[in-house]
Amino acid sequence: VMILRSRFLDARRKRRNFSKQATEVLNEYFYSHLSNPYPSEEAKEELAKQCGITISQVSNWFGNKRIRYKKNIGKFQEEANIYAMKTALVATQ
Amino acid sequence: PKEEKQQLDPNNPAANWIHARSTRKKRCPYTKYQTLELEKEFLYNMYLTRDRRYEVARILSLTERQVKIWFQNRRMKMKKMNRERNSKEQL
DNA sequence: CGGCGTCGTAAATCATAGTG
DNA sequence: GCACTATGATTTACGACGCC
Repeated sequence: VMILRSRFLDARRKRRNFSKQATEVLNEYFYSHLSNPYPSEEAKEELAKQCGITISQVSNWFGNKRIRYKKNIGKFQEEANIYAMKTALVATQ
Repeated sequence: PKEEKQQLDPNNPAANWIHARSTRKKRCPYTKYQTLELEKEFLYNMYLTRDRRYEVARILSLTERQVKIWFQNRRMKMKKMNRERNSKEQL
């Protein structure tokens, strides 16, 4: 019984990467809130809606992003610059 | 306008949000057996009495604290699963 | 006051998707 | 196909705060 159950639960690990646009939205939020990348419940709802994913998935994404960014800031420097420039451009418009 | 705040930390992007408890015990995955027994106990009842907690901990070679936290986490997991289930049935 | 409850998270790990 | 990395999800372990 438990084996069947665990197989059923493991099926949830089947996943697809988020769309490029969704990742774009999440990264924009992350890098424009780098001093405090912890979206409120309301912000998570908005991001989820924009990305077409669930709130849990938004939470997972930020959890993974924060720890992976922190673990290797250098690796994300280029990405950080791209999104910093992007938001700077938006600000000047 | 008001974008000067962003510039305060170009190279030091506010590593303020780095918690990291040095004294925290490293996560150690439980064995299949431990997990299976914990799930059985959870099926029996979602909340542990003190005596059951002591027994389960003894049998599985876990601390009572670990068993307590496992049940707390398991309840949160169930809650999340129910939430997802409900939102799906609404479609 | 103490102890167990939930909530949100860190960090490690898992499992698969994606890429060269 | 295969090895390796990227990425989304799940699993332990707490801190913060609440209730009784």
